[in-house]
Amino acid sequence: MQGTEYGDEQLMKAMADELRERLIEAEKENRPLRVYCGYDPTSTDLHLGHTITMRKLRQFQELGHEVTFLIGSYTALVGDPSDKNKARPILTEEQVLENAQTYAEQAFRVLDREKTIVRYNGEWLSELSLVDLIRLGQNFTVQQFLARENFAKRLASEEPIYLHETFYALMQGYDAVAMETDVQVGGTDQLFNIIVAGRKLQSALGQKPLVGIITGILPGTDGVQRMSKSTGNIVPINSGAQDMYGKVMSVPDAAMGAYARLATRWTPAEIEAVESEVASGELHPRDAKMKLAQEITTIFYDEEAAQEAEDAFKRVFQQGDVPEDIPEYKLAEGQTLLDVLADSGIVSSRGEARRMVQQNAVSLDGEKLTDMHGSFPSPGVLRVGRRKFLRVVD
RNA sequence: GGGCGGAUACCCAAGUGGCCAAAGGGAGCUGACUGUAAAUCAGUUGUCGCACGACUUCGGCGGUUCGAAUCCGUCUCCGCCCA
Repeated sequence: MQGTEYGDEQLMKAMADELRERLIEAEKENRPLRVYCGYDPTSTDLHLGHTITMRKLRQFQELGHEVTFLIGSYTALVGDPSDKNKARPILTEEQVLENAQTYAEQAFRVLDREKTIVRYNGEWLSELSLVDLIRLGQNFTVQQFLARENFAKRLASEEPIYLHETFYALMQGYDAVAMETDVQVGGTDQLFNIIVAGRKLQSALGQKPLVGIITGILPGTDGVQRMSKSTGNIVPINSGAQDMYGKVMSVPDAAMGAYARLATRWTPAEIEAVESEVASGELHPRDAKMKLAQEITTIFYDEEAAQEAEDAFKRVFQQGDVPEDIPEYKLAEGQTLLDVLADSGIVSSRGEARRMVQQNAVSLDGEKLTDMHGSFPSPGVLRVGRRKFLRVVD
């Protein structure tokens, strides 16, 4: 139950009790628990936020339980209205399938490839008939949905709530039924889908209702909003150790606690120790964050890569040096600074290039460049702003 | 189906014939300060142009006008109320 967050003591206790009971029962029957968590392939990349539940799954896996990594190929077609104040754009089937491909592969950074069952919920959701759907709907009232905070909010602000959005919970609930789930893992935003929809449908269809393991939600690199691709605040798990280290370092101090609790292997006691050292001034918050960045990077890569990332970070940001892997650009005859900036794609338009130069944000090998129209001085490392680099070669 | 209100840049939102590339806020970016943190201050945020400027943009299309985000017609979409 470590790292979980129910927001409700009673629910947590009930779930803890039921889990214990279920474990004993499974033991007697000599079978593992069937555990799953679903991921909607709404983008191509998994990020740190996804891994919170994945690491929970991994724990079950290590305890010998049967873990399913469920790809929501069908639920993604509807879009989860949880934690959204507006309806999601509907993805096409092609988009969903494309995204799904990369998901499973990336998941094995956390999950044990040998022990993980990968399934797609289109497998059973596509088989449902209209009558089936109607029957599922008979288990819920409109009031139950309207009571959900996100729907209530939209109702209050006179924003649309589409009928199909209510199907999402039914679909997810049906996943639990189709897989005869014992345990479902999900973030707090999934409380309704898991506890209300999943359990209810299971008992309605004669199954024992699942045990919900509800994890906290990881904030994104802005430290406030939930990590999500559309908010643009993600730490991707597939973009290299240096990137991961740097992204974690850019997280505001205020979010360090959440990251430590949700995304590291540290025990509560260890986390508390670090926090009190920071509070007392013994440990510089920056150094605490570096420990955090190193720990998280180690989980997804290895110790060596994390150390290298840290060294690179120090070199670039603490000593003002140049990173190693930077894009190259071949200088053409007669190009001006503006040409190079715009043509290399390091900025998005000539207008932006002009702005950057005017704002004193462009330098070549450490020398500020101010003449945007003169021909490009010489090959070297071009820096735009704090973190964009380009190696200009002949 | 009927009545009313609405659609403005990344988001929220002002503007209701020229002074509008379009107030304000949020968010982003840049600079200063820093610890690639926070807070703060300053600048900046359609495209092209060195610049005077030109061009595209206020849901779509068509019209009125010297001139439209603003007026008219029509279409699409949304909310509220009634049925």
